[in-house]
Amino acid sequence: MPHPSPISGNQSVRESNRDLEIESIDFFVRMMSMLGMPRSVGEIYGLLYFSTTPLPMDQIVSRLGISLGSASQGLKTLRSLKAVRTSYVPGDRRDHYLAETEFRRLFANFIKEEIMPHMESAKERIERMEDSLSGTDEQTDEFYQIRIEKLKKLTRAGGRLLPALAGLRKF
Amino acid sequence: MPHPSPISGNQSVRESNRDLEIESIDFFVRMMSMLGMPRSVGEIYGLLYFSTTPLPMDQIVSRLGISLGSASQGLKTLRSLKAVRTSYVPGDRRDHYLAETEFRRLFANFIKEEIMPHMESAKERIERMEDSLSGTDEQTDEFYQIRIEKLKKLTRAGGRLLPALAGLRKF
DNA sequence: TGCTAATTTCATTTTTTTTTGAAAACTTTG
DNA sequence: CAAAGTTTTCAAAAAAAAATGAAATTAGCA
Repeated sequence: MPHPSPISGNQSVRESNRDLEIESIDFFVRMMSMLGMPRSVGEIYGLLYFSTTPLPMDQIVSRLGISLGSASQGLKTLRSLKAVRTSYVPGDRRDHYLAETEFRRLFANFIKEEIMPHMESAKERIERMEDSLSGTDEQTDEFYQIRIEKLKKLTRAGGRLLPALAGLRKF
Repeated sequence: MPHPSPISGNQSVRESNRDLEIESIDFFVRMMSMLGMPRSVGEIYGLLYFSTTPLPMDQIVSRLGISLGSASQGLKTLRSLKAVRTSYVPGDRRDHYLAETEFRRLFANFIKEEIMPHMESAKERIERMEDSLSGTDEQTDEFYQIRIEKLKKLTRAGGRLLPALAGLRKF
Protein backbone atom coordinates (compact mmCIF):
# COMPACT_ATOMS: atom_id res chain seq x y z
CA MET A 1 0.00 0.00 0.00
CA PRO A 2 1.58 3.28 -1.10
CA HIS A 3 -0.12 5.48 1.50
CA PRO A 4 -0.64 3.74 4.80
CA SER A 5 -3.55 5.59 6.34
CA PRO A 6 -3.60 6.76 9.95
CA ILE A 7 -7.20 5.76 10.29
CA SER A 8 -8.02 3.35 13.06
CA GLY A 9 -8.54 -0.21 11.93
CA ASN A 10 -7.37 -0.05 8.35
CA GLN A 11 -9.94 1.72 6.35
CA SER A 12 -9.09 3.10 2.94
CA VAL A 13 -9.25 6.83 2.25
CA ARG A 14 -12.11 6.14 -0.11
CA GLU A 15 -14.06 4.36 2.58
CA SER A 16 -13.56 7.11 5.11
CA ASN A 17 -14.70 9.77 2.67
CA ARG A 18 -17.73 7.67 2.05
CA ASP A 19 -18.34 7.60 5.81
CA LEU A 20 -18.17 11.36 5.87
CA GLU A 21 -20.66 11.55 3.05
CA ILE A 22 -23.04 9.25 4.85
CA GLU A 23 -22.82 11.23 8.07
CA SER A 24 -23.40 14.39 6.09
CA ILE A 25 -26.46 13.02 4.35
CA ASP A 26 -27.78 11.79 7.66
CA PHE A 27 -27.13 15.18 9.25
CA PHE A 28 -28.95 17.15 6.59
CA VAL A 29 -31.80 14.73 6.20
CA ARG A 30 -32.57 15.36 9.86
CA MET A 31 -32.02 19.11 9.69
CA MET A 32 -34.17 19.50 6.61
CA SER A 33 -36.89 17.33 8.02
CA MET A 34 -37.03 19.62 11.06
CA LEU A 35 -37.76 22.39 8.58
CA GLY A 36 -40.44 20.28 6.97
CA MET A 37 -38.48 19.30 3.89
CA PRO A 38 -38.74 15.82 2.43
CA ARG A 39 -36.02 13.28 2.87
CA SER A 40 -34.78 13.50 -0.71
CA VAL A 41 -34.05 17.21 -0.37
CA GLY A 42 -31.90 16.56 2.66
CA GLU A 43 -30.11 13.70 0.93
CA ILE A 44 -29.24 15.79 -2.08
CA TYR A 45 -27.99 18.71 -0.07
CA GLY A 46 -26.03 16.42 2.24
CA LEU A 47 -24.33 14.78 -0.71
CA LEU A 48 -23.42 18.08 -2.33
CA TYR A 49 -22.26 19.63 0.92
CA PHE A 50 -19.28 17.30 1.16
CA SER A 51 -18.63 16.96 -2.52
CA THR A 52 -15.33 18.44 -3.67
CA THR A 53 -16.69 18.81 -7.20
CA PRO A 54 -20.04 19.95 -8.62
CA LEU A 55 -22.24 16.98 -9.46
CA PRO A 56 -24.61 16.48 -12.40
CA MET A 57 -28.07 15.18 -11.69
CA ASP A 58 -27.45 11.66 -12.87
CA GLN A 59 -24.55 11.34 -10.43
CA ILE A 60 -26.82 12.47 -7.67
CA VAL A 61 -29.38 9.91 -8.75
CA SER A 62 -26.94 7.03 -8.86
CA ARG A 63 -25.04 7.90 -5.69
CA LEU A 64 -28.17 8.34 -3.63
CA GLY A 65 -30.21 5.66 -5.33
CA ILE A 66 -33.21 7.92 -5.79
CA SER A 67 -35.32 8.44 -8.89
CA LEU A 68 -34.78 11.05 -11.58
CA GLY A 69 -38.09 12.58 -10.62
CA SER A 70 -37.10 12.97 -6.99
CA ALA A 71 -33.76 14.42 -7.92
CA SER A 72 -35.29 16.92 -10.30
CA GLN A 73 -37.94 17.95 -7.79
CA GLY A 74 -35.47 18.10 -4.95
CA LEU A 75 -33.03 20.23 -6.90
CA LYS A 76 -35.85 22.54 -7.87
CA THR A 77 -36.69 23.04 -4.21
CA LEU A 78 -33.06 23.58 -3.29
CA ARG A 79 -32.63 26.05 -6.13
CA SER A 80 -35.66 28.02 -5.00
CA LEU A 81 -34.15 28.20 -1.52
CA LYS A 82 -30.83 29.18 -3.09
CA ALA A 83 -29.28 26.24 -1.30
CA VAL A 84 -27.64 24.99 -4.48
CA ARG A 85 -26.50 26.61 -7.65
CA THR A 86 -25.34 25.30 -10.99
CA SER A 87 -21.81 25.70 -12.19
CA TYR A 88 -20.57 25.49 -15.73
CA VAL A 89 -18.35 22.59 -16.59
CA PRO A 90 -16.59 22.92 -19.96
CA GLY A 91 -17.30 20.20 -22.47
CA ASP A 92 -20.26 18.80 -20.56
CA ARG A 93 -23.77 19.79 -21.37
CA ARG A 94 -25.27 18.63 -18.14
CA ASP A 95 -25.96 21.04 -15.30
CA HIS A 96 -23.59 20.57 -12.42
CA TYR A 97 -24.76 21.34 -8.94
CA LEU A 98 -22.91 22.90 -6.05
CA ALA A 99 -24.03 23.39 -2.45
CA GLU A 100 -24.34 26.92 -1.19
CA THR A 101 -22.76 26.84 2.26
CA GLU A 102 -23.47 30.17 3.85
CA PHE A 103 -26.06 29.07 6.33
CA ARG A 104 -26.97 32.56 7.41
CA ARG A 105 -28.03 33.41 3.92
CA LEU A 106 -29.81 30.10 3.47
CA PHE A 107 -31.69 30.58 6.65
CA ALA A 108 -32.68 34.11 5.67
CA ASN A 109 -33.99 32.81 2.40
CA PHE A 110 -35.91 30.07 4.07
CA ILE A 111 -37.63 32.53 6.35
CA LYS A 112 -38.44 34.87 3.54
CA GLU A 113 -39.82 32.18 1.26
CA GLU A 114 -41.42 29.72 3.61
CA ILE A 115 -42.37 31.58 6.76
CA MET A 116 -43.15 35.18 5.99
CA PRO A 117 -45.97 34.48 3.57
CA HIS A 118 -47.79 32.66 6.36
CA MET A 119 -47.30 35.64 8.63
CA GLU A 120 -49.07 37.82 6.13
CA SER A 121 -52.10 35.59 5.91
CA ALA A 122 -52.13 35.29 9.69
CA LYS A 123 -52.52 39.03 9.94
CA GLU A 124 -55.46 38.98 7.60
CA ARG A 125 -57.08 36.27 9.62
CA ILE A 126 -56.72 38.34 12.78
CA GLU A 127 -58.39 41.29 11.09
CA ARG A 128 -61.29 39.07 10.22
CA MET A 129 -61.51 38.08 13.88
CA GLU A 130 -61.89 41.68 14.92
CA ASP A 131 -64.62 42.16 12.37
CA SER A 132 -66.62 39.34 13.84
CA LEU A 133 -66.59 40.64 17.40
CA SER A 134 -70.23 40.79 18.36
CA GLY A 135 -70.04 44.00 20.39
CA THR A 136 -72.96 43.01 22.57
CA ASP A 137 -71.79 41.40 25.76
CA GLU A 138 -69.11 43.62 27.31
CA GLN A 139 -67.66 40.90 29.51
CA THR A 140 -67.25 38.42 26.74
CA ASP A 141 -66.06 40.91 24.20
CA GLU A 142 -63.32 42.06 26.50
CA PHE A 143 -62.13 38.50 26.85
CA TYR A 144 -62.07 38.07 23.09
CA GLN A 145 -60.40 41.43 22.62
CA ILE A 146 -57.57 40.44 24.92
CA ARG A 147 -57.10 37.17 23.11
CA ILE A 148 -57.02 38.92 19.77
CA GLU A 149 -54.50 41.42 21.09
CA LYS A 150 -52.23 38.56 22.09
CA LEU A 151 -52.38 37.15 18.61
CA LYS A 152 -51.46 40.52 17.19
CA LYS A 153 -48.46 40.73 19.47
CA LEU A 154 -47.47 37.24 18.47
CA THR A 155 -47.52 37.94 14.77
CA ARG A 156 -45.85 41.29 15.25
CA ALA A 157 -43.07 39.65 17.25
CA GLY A 158 -42.73 36.93 14.66
CA GLY A 159 -42.63 39.39 11.82
CA ARG A 160 -39.81 41.33 13.43
CA LEU A 161 -37.85 38.66 15.19
CA LEU A 162 -37.57 36.14 12.41
CA PRO A 163 -36.05 38.46 9.83
CA ALA A 164 -33.84 39.92 12.53
CA LEU A 165 -32.70 36.47 13.53
CA ALA A 166 -31.81 35.71 9.96
CA GLY A 167 -29.78 38.88 9.79
CA LEU A 168 -32.07 40.53 7.32
CA ARG A 169 -32.14 43.71 9.37
CA LYS A 170 -35.47 44.68 8.00
CA PHE A 171 -36.57 46.81 10.92
CA MET B 1 -85.36 40.47 18.99
CA PRO B 2 -84.38 41.61 22.50
CA HIS B 3 -80.81 42.62 21.66
CA PRO B 4 -80.42 44.03 18.18
CA SER B 5 -76.80 43.40 17.30
CA PRO B 6 -74.56 46.02 15.67
CA ILE B 7 -73.05 43.40 13.43
CA SER B 8 -73.33 43.99 9.72
CA GLY B 9 -76.07 42.04 8.00
CA ASN B 10 -77.98 40.67 10.96
CA GLN B 11 -75.97 37.93 12.49
CA SER B 12 -76.74 36.73 16.00
CA VAL B 13 -74.16 37.04 18.76
CA ARG B 14 -73.95 33.30 18.84
CA GLU B 15 -73.16 33.13 15.15
CA SER B 16 -70.45 35.77 15.38
CA ASN B 17 -68.77 34.01 18.28
CA ARG B 18 -68.86 30.88 16.22
CA ASP B 19 -67.15 32.79 13.42
CA LEU B 20 -64.45 33.84 15.82
CA GLU B 21 -64.01 30.25 16.90
CA ILE B 22 -63.69 29.10 13.32
CA GLU B 23 -61.11 31.76 12.50
CA SER B 24 -59.21 30.81 15.62
CA ILE B 25 -59.19 27.14 14.76
CA ASP B 26 -58.08 27.95 11.24
CA PHE B 27 -55.34 30.22 12.58
CA PHE B 28 -53.89 27.66 14.94
CA VAL B 29 -54.24 24.74 12.59
CA ARG B 30 -51.93 26.62 10.24
CA MET B 31 -49.54 27.79 12.93
CA MET B 32 -49.23 24.35 14.44
CA SER B 33 -48.79 22.72 11.10
CA MET B 34 -45.86 25.05 10.44
CA LEU B 35 -44.36 23.60 13.59
CA GLY B 36 -45.03 20.09 12.36
CA MET B 37 -48.02 19.40 14.54
CA PRO B 38 -51.01 17.45 13.22
CA ARG B 39 -54.22 19.15 12.34
CA SER B 40 -56.13 17.88 15.35
CA VAL B 41 -53.68 19.50 17.76
CA GLY B 42 -54.18 22.86 16.10
CA GLU B 43 -57.93 22.43 16.13
CA ILE B 44 -58.06 21.66 19.81
CA TYR B 45 -55.82 24.53 20.78
CA GLY B 46 -57.73 26.90 18.50
CA LEU B 47 -61.00 25.92 20.10
CA LEU B 48 -59.70 26.33 23.64
CA TYR B 49 -57.96 29.60 22.87
CA PHE B 50 -61.26 31.41 22.35
CA SER B 51 -63.29 29.49 24.87
CA THR B 52 -64.48 31.54 27.82
CA THR B 53 -64.78 28.41 29.93
CA PRO B 54 -62.62 25.32 30.34
CA LEU B 55 -63.90 22.46 28.20
CA PRO B 56 -64.08 18.74 28.96
CA MET B 57 -62.83 16.33 26.35
CA ASP B 58 -66.23 15.21 25.16
CA GLN B 59 -67.14 18.82 24.40
CA ILE B 60 -63.98 19.16 22.39
CA VAL B 61 -64.85 15.98 20.55
CA SER B 62 -68.39 17.04 19.72
CA ARG B 63 -67.59 20.63 18.84
CA LEU B 64 -64.73 19.73 16.55
CA GLY B 65 -66.23 16.54 15.23
CA ILE B 66 -63.05 14.56 15.85
CA SER B 67 -62.69 11.17 17.47
CA LEU B 68 -62.08 10.48 21.14
CA GLY B 69 -58.74 9.00 20.19
CA SER B 70 -57.60 12.12 18.40
CA ALA B 71 -58.76 14.32 21.21
CA SER B 72 -56.99 12.26 23.82
CA GLN B 73 -53.79 12.13 21.79
CA GLY B 74 -53.95 15.79 20.89
CA LEU B 75 -54.50 16.86 24.47
CA LYS B 76 -51.60 14.69 25.54
CA THR B 77 -49.37 16.48 23.06
CA LEU B 78 -50.64 19.88 24.14
CA ARG B 79 -50.13 18.98 27.78
CA SER B 80 -46.58 17.91 27.12
CA LEU B 81 -45.95 21.28 25.48
CA LYS B 82 -47.67 22.94 28.40
CA ALA B 83 -50.02 24.56 25.91
CA VAL B 84 -53.06 23.47 27.89
CA ARG B 85 -53.72 22.68 31.49
CA THR B 86 -56.59 21.11 33.34
CA SER B 87 -58.74 23.05 35.74
CA TYR B 88 -60.91 21.69 38.45
CA VAL B 89 -64.64 22.12 38.05
CA PRO B 90 -66.65 21.38 41.17
CA GLY B 91 -69.22 18.64 40.87
CA ASP B 92 -67.87 17.31 37.60
CA ARG B 93 -65.50 14.41 37.46
CA ARG B 94 -64.28 15.11 33.95
CA ASP B 95 -61.03 16.97 33.34
CA HIS B 96 -61.62 20.43 31.97
CA TYR B 97 -59.06 21.94 29.65
CA LEU B 98 -57.85 25.48 29.39
CA ALA B 99 -55.49 27.03 26.85
CA GLU B 100 -52.23 28.43 28.13
CA THR B 101 -51.88 31.75 26.36
CA GLU B 102 -48.39 33.02 27.13
CA PHE B 103 -46.81 32.43 23.78
CA ARG B 104 -43.34 33.25 24.94
CA ARG B 105 -43.45 30.45 27.45
CA LEU B 106 -45.05 28.09 24.95
CA PHE B 107 -42.42 28.83 22.42
CA ALA B 108 -39.66 28.32 24.95
CA ASN B 109 -41.10 24.97 25.81
CA PHE B 110 -41.40 23.96 22.22
CA ILE B 111 -37.76 24.73 21.61
CA LYS B 112 -36.66 22.89 24.70
CA GLU B 113 -38.72 19.80 23.98
CA GLU B 114 -38.73 19.54 20.22
CA ILE B 115 -35.62 21.28 18.93
CA MET B 116 -32.84 21.08 21.44
CA PRO B 117 -32.67 17.28 21.55
CA HIS B 118 -31.94 17.30 17.83
CA MET B 119 -29.18 19.82 18.39
CA GLU B 120 -27.53 17.44 20.79
CA SER B 121 -27.53 14.56 18.37
CA ALA B 122 -26.29 16.87 15.62
CA LYS B 123 -23.22 17.61 17.70
CA GLU B 124 -22.50 13.94 18.12
CA ARG B 125 -22.82 13.41 14.40
CA ILE B 126 -20.31 16.16 13.74
CA GLU B 127 -17.85 14.54 16.11
CA ARG B 128 -18.18 11.33 14.16
CA MET B 129 -17.41 13.28 11.00
CA GLU B 130 -14.15 14.49 12.43
CA ASP B 131 -13.23 10.98 13.41
CA SER B 132 -13.65 9.79 9.87
CA LEU B 133 -11.36 12.37 8.31
CA SER B 134 -8.84 10.34 6.39
CA GLY B 135 -5.83 12.49 7.13
CA THR B 136 -4.11 11.51 3.92
CA ASP B 137 -4.74 14.02 1.17
CA GLU B 138 -4.02 17.50 2.55
CA GLN B 139 -6.01 19.33 -0.10
CA THR B 140 -9.12 17.29 0.35
CA ASP B 141 -8.89 17.14 4.09
CA GLU B 142 -8.70 20.89 4.32
CA PHE B 143 -11.86 21.15 2.28
CA TYR B 144 -13.63 18.72 4.56
CA GLN B 145 -12.26 20.42 7.64
CA ILE B 146 -13.70 23.75 6.55
CA ARG B 147 -17.08 22.18 5.88
CA ILE B 148 -17.09 20.52 9.27
CA GLU B 149 -16.14 23.79 10.93
CA LYS B 150 -19.14 25.44 9.31
CA LEU B 151 -21.42 22.79 10.69
CA LYS B 152 -19.99 23.34 14.13
CA LYS B 153 -20.65 27.04 13.88
CA LEU B 154 -24.16 26.31 12.72
CA THR B 155 -25.02 24.09 15.64
CA ARG B 156 -23.30 26.43 18.07
CA ALA B 157 -25.33 29.35 16.75
CA GLY B 158 -28.50 27.30 16.89
CA GLY B 159 -27.80 26.15 20.40
CA ARG B 160 -27.37 29.71 21.62
CA LEU B 161 -29.80 31.63 19.49
CA LEU B 162 -32.84 29.47 19.86
CA PRO B 163 -32.96 29.50 23.64
CA ALA B 164 -32.13 33.20 23.59
CA LEU B 165 -34.93 33.86 21.18
CA ALA B 166 -37.34 32.06 23.40
CA GLY B 167 -36.25 34.18 26.31
CA LEU B 168 -34.66 31.33 28.19
CA ARG B 169 -31.55 33.38 28.82
CA LYS B 170 -29.42 30.32 29.11
CA PHE B 171 -26.15 31.95 28.15
C1' DT C 1 -33.09 22.08 -38.82
C1' DG C 2 -33.00 17.63 -36.96
C1' DC C 3 -31.03 14.63 -33.59
C1' DT C 4 -29.88 13.36 -29.07
C1' DA C 5 -28.97 14.01 -24.39
C1' DA C 6 -30.77 16.20 -20.32
C1' DT C 7 -34.44 17.70 -17.63
C1' DT C 8 -39.15 18.41 -16.15
C1' DT C 9 -43.75 16.99 -15.40
C1' DC C 10 -47.25 14.37 -13.58
C1' DA C 11 -50.35 10.18 -13.07
C1' DT C 12 -49.58 6.26 -10.41
C1' DT C 13 -47.55 3.70 -6.57
C1' DT C 14 -45.42 3.51 -2.24
C1' DT C 15 -44.56 5.10 2.21
C1' DT C 16 -45.58 7.73 6.15
C1' DT C 17 -48.59 10.13 9.09
C1' DT C 18 -52.90 10.88 11.17
C1' DT C 19 -57.39 9.53 12.52
C1' DT C 20 -60.68 6.35 14.01
C1' DG C 21 -63.17 3.46 17.15
C1' DA C 22 -63.59 -0.17 20.09
C1' DA C 23 -61.44 -2.59 23.88
C1' DA C 24 -58.76 -2.02 28.00
C1' DA C 25 -57.63 0.52 31.96
C1' DC C 26 -58.48 3.79 35.28
C1' DT C 27 -61.30 6.52 38.67
C1' DT C 28 -64.75 8.21 41.22
C1' DT C 29 -68.76 7.48 43.94
C1' DG C 30 -72.92 5.28 45.68
C1' DC D 1 -66.40 -3.14 45.91
C1' DA D 2 -69.21 -2.86 42.03
C1' DA D 3 -71.09 -0.01 38.59
C1' DA D 4 -70.95 3.81 35.70
C1' DG D 5 -68.37 7.39 33.72
C1' DT D 6 -63.99 8.90 31.86
C1' DT D 7 -59.70 8.46 29.64
C1' DT D 8 -56.04 5.97 27.30
C1' DT D 9 -54.24 2.76 24.11
C1' DC D 10 -53.50 0.68 19.86
C1' DA D 11 -54.62 -2.14 15.69
C1' DA D 12 -56.79 -1.02 11.53
C1' DA D 13 -58.49 2.41 8.14
C1' DA D 14 -58.09 6.70 5.90
C1' DA D 15 -55.67 10.56 4.39
C1' DA D 16 -51.63 13.00 3.17
C1' DA D 17 -47.02 13.30 1.55
C1' DA D 18 -43.26 11.70 -1.09
C1' DA D 19 -41.09 8.85 -4.58
C1' DT D 20 -41.23 6.61 -8.95
C1' DG D 21 -40.76 6.23 -13.85
C1' DA D 22 -42.19 6.96 -18.31
C1' DA D 23 -43.85 10.39 -21.48
C1' DA D 24 -43.36 15.15 -22.77
C1' DT D 25 -40.57 19.01 -23.11
C1' DT D 26 -36.54 21.62 -23.52
C1' DA D 27 -31.83 22.65 -24.76
C1' DG D 28 -27.35 21.88 -26.95
C1' DC D 29 -24.94 20.66 -30.87
C1' DA D 30 -23.68 19.10 -35.59
